Amino acid sequence: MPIQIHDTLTGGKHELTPLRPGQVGLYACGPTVYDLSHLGHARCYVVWDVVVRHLRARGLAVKYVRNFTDVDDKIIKRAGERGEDPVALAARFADEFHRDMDALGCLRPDVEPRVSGHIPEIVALIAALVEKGFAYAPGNGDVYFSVRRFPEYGRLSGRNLDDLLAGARVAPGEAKRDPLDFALWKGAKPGEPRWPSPWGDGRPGWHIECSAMTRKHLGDTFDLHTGGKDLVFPHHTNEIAQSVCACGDGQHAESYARAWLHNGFVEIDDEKMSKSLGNFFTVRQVLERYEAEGLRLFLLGTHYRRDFNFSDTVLSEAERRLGYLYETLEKADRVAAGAAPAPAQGGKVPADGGAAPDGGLVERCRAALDDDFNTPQVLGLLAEAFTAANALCDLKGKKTPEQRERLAAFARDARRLGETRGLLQRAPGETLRALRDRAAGRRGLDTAAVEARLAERQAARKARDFARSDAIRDELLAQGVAIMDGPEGTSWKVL
RNA sequence: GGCGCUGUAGCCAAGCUGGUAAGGCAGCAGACUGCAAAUCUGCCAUCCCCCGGUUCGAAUCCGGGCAGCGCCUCCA
Repeated sequence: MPIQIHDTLTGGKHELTPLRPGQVGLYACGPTVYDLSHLGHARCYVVWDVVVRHLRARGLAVKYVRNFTDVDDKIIKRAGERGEDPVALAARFADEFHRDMDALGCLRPDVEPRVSGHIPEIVALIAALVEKGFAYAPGNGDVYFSVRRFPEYGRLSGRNLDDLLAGARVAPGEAKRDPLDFALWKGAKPGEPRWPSPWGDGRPGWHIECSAMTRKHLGDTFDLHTGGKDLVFPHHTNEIAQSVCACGDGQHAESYARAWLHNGFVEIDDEKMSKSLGNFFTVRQVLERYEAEGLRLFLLGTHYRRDFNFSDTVLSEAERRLGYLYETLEKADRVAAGAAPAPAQGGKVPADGGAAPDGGLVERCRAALDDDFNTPQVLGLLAEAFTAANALCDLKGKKTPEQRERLAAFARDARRLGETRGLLQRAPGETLRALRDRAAGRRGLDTAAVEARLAERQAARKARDFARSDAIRDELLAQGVAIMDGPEGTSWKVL
């Protein structure tokens, strides 16, 4: 079964056919590091992380490149406000970015190039464009790309030049021959970081850095280029123009990246989460309140191309769901090991002694990811397997060796499937305690106080004073604490 | 104005290279429980924004609307 991807360039799904069989070059547009990362970053990098993991699981050798944009107007502005060196400020926030992505369980890319480390490559690329007549230096220190020299300009974003003309504007001091032309190199202004170039001291324009870095690390033509859908225009549109003209065939977008993946937005109340709207949450803020793995599960609950709303409600739902998954895993481990027979419970059980957490699960999940990385579908498939596993665990009586083996297989499959999604890799017991304490914290509950009340209730139960025992339970329940009396004692969790 | 995306049960969300609606949350009933919680079982969209069309057959294809959002300025 081939891997199908939705390609923005063609607007449809098609088979992923690597340029070099068995190998995939993937470039993810990285963050501009001038502040802490927000949920939008979390969303896309978790998604690309799953893409990389899945392609690797399918036997492809993926070279994963993700840049840091560390030379940029916003960085310079922020650094100026703080009296800090721009490159140093960017380096600091790159470290913070790593901390967030590590917490979210994202694998580090194979290469993480920075603009500041690729100035010679950028200058060379611009020089090539000037030499070939695709770019010009009007003498004010800037270099511009001649949009009209590239016949396919705007193809990725479905724009034509006349449409664009209406919205085009030229900033004061620019010397564009055509309002649609864009800067490849910007002449240095006082106080800005600067590097020498044939056109005078200056710094790269916004788009050229990605063209230079993909070329250096993945070659002139490579397989997949990813980013947020807000980058389709102008960033990716301009990247294609530069790269195709400098080192491609000068005609076709495919001679740069062969396919483009774009992710949808994280929204708040149906509006795009963005800094300019001020309606954003940093990853840090969210992780103060929720387990990172819960956030990850939440982010994978919607297909990557779609927008979705962020809310406390849905996020806590995801975290509770994560708790269910780990509880099931813990139970399956325990029963499979033959320890502590499951509580004598359970309703109707199918004639075969419980639906098998079946052998087709792994294959079906793989097929779902093969189809344009359909993570929500995988979660649905997982749900059915977990229900079946629970049913098997809850069967009355001692488990047969076959049943135990089936549960062991389930736990194995679940963990293996989780690995490709970056989920379910932790020890269940410890994770469940962490989830519980998080939830307790959000409710403003004091763990020690709850434990104390629980001890009182145990004493009451021992004395068969059920009235008192129930009163305590109801009181705790009113606070959102659910008590579970089981064969191995009493545990609790936060609803 | 141009381009694009989305519209599926109370809510979240798959399906959309056509064949008679995954999954989750909430809700209801049942099993289990001293009572609960958890877990499991059953129920829960004659219908997929609206109107036409193609077809033996459409949530899925085509045409026309309506609504929301996004890009066209920095942005994942």
